[in-house]
Amino acid sequence: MRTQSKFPRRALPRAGLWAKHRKMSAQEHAIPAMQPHDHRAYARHVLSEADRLSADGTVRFTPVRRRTLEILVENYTALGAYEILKRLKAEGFGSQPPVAYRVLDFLTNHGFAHRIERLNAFVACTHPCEGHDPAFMICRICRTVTETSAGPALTVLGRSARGLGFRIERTVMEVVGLCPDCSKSNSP
Amino acid sequence: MRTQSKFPRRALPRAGLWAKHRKMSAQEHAIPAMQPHDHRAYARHVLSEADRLSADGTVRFTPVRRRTLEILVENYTALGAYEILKRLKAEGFGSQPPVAYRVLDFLTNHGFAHRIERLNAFVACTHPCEGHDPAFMICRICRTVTETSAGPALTVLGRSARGLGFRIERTVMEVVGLCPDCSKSNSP
DNA sequence: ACATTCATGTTATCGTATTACATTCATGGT
DNA sequence: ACCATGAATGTAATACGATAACATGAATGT
Repeated sequence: MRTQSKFPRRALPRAGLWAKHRKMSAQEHAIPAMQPHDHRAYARHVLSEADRLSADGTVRFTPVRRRTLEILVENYTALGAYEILKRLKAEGFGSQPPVAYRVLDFLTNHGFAHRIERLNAFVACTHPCEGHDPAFMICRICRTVTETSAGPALTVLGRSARGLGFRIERTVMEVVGLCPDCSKSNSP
Repeated sequence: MRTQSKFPRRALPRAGLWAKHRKMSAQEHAIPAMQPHDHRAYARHVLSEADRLSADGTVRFTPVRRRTLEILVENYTALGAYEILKRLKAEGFGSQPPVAYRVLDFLTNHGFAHRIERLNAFVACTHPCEGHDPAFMICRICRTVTETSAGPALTVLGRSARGLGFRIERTVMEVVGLCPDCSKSNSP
């Protein structure tokens, strides 16, 4: 059950619009489109990884942090900071924006989550703790975000950067388009 | 003349912070770091290209649109919508956000400007009207943005996307790091 | 001259992110 | 045990980014 965009003038409605859009229709019905996998098993894996690092003192996983990671892991789609904040608030955590932003800073800095620039939103990392250069595929219809490796593409881009004397520190590689499912249902 | 970031807690301060930072120090002193070139000549080229297309009726370059393109072309750094709005307002154009956003929509849709997702800001296109997939190198210190081609890297990424059944419609390829100049002055 | 369309303008509002500062809580040193 | 310290959490206030909705004006074709 997918919904057509209501905003024909933009090729790709921006985040704010998607937020509204989502409220009405998409999120709960989104199907893990790409890389079909056992999501519960994956979720357990990510969280246990976090617990392990927490136990051996590598990082400090406090309740908010741990819970936020759970929230992200439960979702296929990227969640905005305020969306996350809303849920945290409902569970008795702080209710002001910095609460969410701080946690998200922590999670992204430690590689447990990624920020999707194009959406001003966040997703759980699929391969926690394996230093990697992620690339993301964002379905513009169901908003599913799939993480893959930017590796090879980055190698190529890096060559060109070196040629210009530019020193790469961080990569933002995000493609927007249609996931397999939405691709089928929206253009025969 | 470069300034150290004042926000040590973040690896890369976000756009809002940069805006303030810029006000105080960077912008006017930024040197066209990468791809040294005759900026005036480049500016003339871009604008004449716009005028040509305007003349033969391909696109409608009204005063605000033309002026906004000029503003973008004059800058090495990405400008936020409100920054542009401020300047337009000062010159007698409308003073409300939609003024800027509409013009920027026009310019980006017609390939005269690009949006930098990472900065929530805009730059003039360096190669107007040559259908291309741009990649951007953003200096995190002087905020200079250099456009290069994502071509080869995109080819590689596209292969991986096809493998997953994902249909790419738009690419966001932005790397953050140090331009040659800032690289020299900030880490010997 | 008139209708249609595109462009510009305004007000109001929403969504995203940060600053600044107060409070609590774990931790290690004495 | 005690307290000093720094990290983590909490709040209020505000800045920055983007859109919706609607009114007005200029250009175009018939």
